[in-house]
Amino acid sequence: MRMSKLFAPTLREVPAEAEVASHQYLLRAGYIRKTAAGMYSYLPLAWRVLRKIENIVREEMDQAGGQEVLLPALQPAELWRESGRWDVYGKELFRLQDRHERDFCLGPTHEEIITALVRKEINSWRDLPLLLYQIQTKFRDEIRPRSGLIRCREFIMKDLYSFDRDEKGQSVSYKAMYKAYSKIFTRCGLKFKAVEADSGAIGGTGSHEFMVLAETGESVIVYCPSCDYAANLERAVSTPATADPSSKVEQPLQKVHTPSKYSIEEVTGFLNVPASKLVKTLLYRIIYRDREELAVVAVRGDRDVNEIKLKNALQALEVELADPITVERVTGAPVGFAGPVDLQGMPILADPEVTLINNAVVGANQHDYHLINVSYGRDWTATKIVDLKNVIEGDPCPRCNASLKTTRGIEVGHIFNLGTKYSVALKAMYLDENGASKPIIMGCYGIGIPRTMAAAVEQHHDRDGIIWPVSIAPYQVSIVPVNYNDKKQRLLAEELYFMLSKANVEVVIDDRDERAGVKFNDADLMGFPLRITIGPRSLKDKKIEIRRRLDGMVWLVDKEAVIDKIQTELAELTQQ
RNA sequence: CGGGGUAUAGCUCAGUUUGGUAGAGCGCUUGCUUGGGGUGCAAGAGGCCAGCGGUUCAAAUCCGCUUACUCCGACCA
Repeated sequence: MRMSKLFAPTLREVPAEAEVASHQYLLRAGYIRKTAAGMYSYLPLAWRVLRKIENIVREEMDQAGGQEVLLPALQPAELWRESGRWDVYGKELFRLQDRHERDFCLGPTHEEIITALVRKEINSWRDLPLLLYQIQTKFRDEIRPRSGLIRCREFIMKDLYSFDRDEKGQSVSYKAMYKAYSKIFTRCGLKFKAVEADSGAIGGTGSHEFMVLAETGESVIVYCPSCDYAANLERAVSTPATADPSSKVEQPLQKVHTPSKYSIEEVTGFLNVPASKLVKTLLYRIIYRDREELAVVAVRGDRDVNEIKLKNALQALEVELADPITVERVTGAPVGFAGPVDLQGMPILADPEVTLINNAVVGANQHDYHLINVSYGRDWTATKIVDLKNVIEGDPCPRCNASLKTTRGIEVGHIFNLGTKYSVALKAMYLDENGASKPIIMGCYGIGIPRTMAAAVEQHHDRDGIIWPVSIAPYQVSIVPVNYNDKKQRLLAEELYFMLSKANVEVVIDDRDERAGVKFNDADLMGFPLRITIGPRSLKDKKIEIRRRLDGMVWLVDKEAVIDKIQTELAELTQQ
C-alpha cells in the first residue's frame, strides 16, 4: 500500500470526544470515524485489523468443529414473542415496523433465529452435536454507549451456538470453546483472564467471561494470586467468615439517641464502633415479571450490596433501591434509620456475615435512634440468608484462602451454557436412540470483534500511538524514505517495497512528499510493528535500517538480508 | 431515567460576563524553501456561530424551547 493513496486521515490533536486511549488513537491514526453515538465507520486500516481478528476467530472456530453461517440481522417479532424475550428484553432491543406495521427488531443476538432454523432441520440424535457460528453486525440500544468502540450500539460480533444431546455433550462443546477462546486471545497478543461469570437465572454448568486486562475496563475482576480462582464481581465469593472475632458476651438490647446520624460513617463515628459492627439495612423494590414487592436487604456496614446477586437470589427481573418516601412509609423513619428488628410484612434477606455480628448496631426504625447490642436470632431473623455482598480486595479466596485481589478488564468474550431455555420455548426437539423426544441442549459463545481491537490498543500503546501485535497489525512493515524526491532513496525504497510484497510481507511505503518527522510520527501513530528507514545515513554505509516500534531497537543489515531479518523479527515479536 | 458539561472554520479552541455584523493555532490550496522526529516564508480558500422561537434599532452574545454530543450516577441508609 502507498501512503499517498491510503485513506487514513490522521489527526494531530486529540478529538474532544475521546476519553480512553483506544478511542483517541484509533481516531487520531485514521482507523475509525464516528457516525453517531455508539456507531462507527471503519476505515481501511481498521477494517484490515478487524478482518485479521475475524480470521483468527474463524480459524479457531473451524478448528473446534464450528461451521460458519450468516443469519438475518432484521428479525421478526414472532420469534421473539415465542421465546418470551420480546417483552423481557426491554429498551435495549431496537424495534421497528415494516410497511404493514408488523413488528421487527434488529438482532442484538441470534438465539431465536438459529434455534428456529435448527428446529426445522434437526430431528435425530444422529444430527448432534452441531456447532454453528456467524460473524456479523448486531444491534443493541445501549443505555450509554461509551469509550469509543468498547460499548457500541452497532458492532460486529462472532456468536457460536452449540446444539447437543445432553449435558455431557454440552460440556464437551463448552470446553472446546473455552480452549478455542484461549487460543484466539493468545494469538491476538492479548493478556487476558477467563473468569467465572454470573449465569443469571438460567443456571446450567456455568459461564465464563474472557477479560482483557486493562485499567479502563468496565468490569471488576476478582482473582486469586496463588490459585487459579478468578471471577467477575457479580459472581465472586470469598470464604465465609465463621464467627465475629470480637467479644461474644451477649449484651441486652438497648435503644440509643443518634441525632442526625444518617450515614454509616456518622454512626460509627458517633458510637465509636467499627463499620463491621453495623448492619446496613436497605429497602429494595423487587420487580418480577408479574408483580412488584419490597424486600429488606441486610449486609455488614463495611460492605456493599451487589444488586446482581440480589436479583439472582430472588429470581427477579429487576431490583432497585426504594425511594425515600417509601422507606419512611414502611420503616417509619427517614432513610438512615432502618433496621431489621421488628420490621414486618416483607422478606428480609441477609448476607451470612451479618448474622455473625455480636452486639450489632442497627437502625431503630425511628428518627434519630439506633439499637445497639442487637443479636441475630434473639432480636431478629432473616427470611433468607444468602451471599449478597461485593467481594473486596483482601477477602479470603474461596478455594485456597489466600488474599484475593481485584483488577479491571474489558469483556471481549463470553461463553455460556443455555441449557434448554430456547429449545423448550421454541420447541427445538430431537429423538434420542429410544425414540423419545427431547429438547436440545444449547450453548452460546460470543466475541466482540471491534471491542477486541480496541482492547488490543488499550493494552498496546505508548505516548506516540498504537503498537500492534504482529498478528493483527494492519500492515507489518512500513518503509519510510526520508526524502521520497531523492532518486536514490526512492529507487531503493521501491525496490524493498517490491521485494517484501513478493515475500508476502504486508508492507506500506510512505511515498508522500512529506518531511521525515511527519512520516515517522504517522508510522508510530498507526502502529506498524517494524519500520524500514531509508535516508542518507544508512545509504552512506550501504545498509538498510530496520526499527522496532515496540522499543525503538534499530538494526542495520545488508540489502540481501532484509527479508530474512524482517521475517525473523516478526516471528520473534509474535512469540512474545 | 436522573444530574453536570459542551455545541463558533476540517480539527483544537478564543470571543458570550458588558449585544454593534467573526478570530487564533493547526490542517487545506498555490508558489518558493527545507529535507532523519509535525521546516521556514508568502499569498489564498473556508463559518446560516447546532436548530426553532422570543426580546431589541441591532443577537454568536440576553431569554425560552428543541436537538445532538459528552461525562458522572445508576441512588449503599
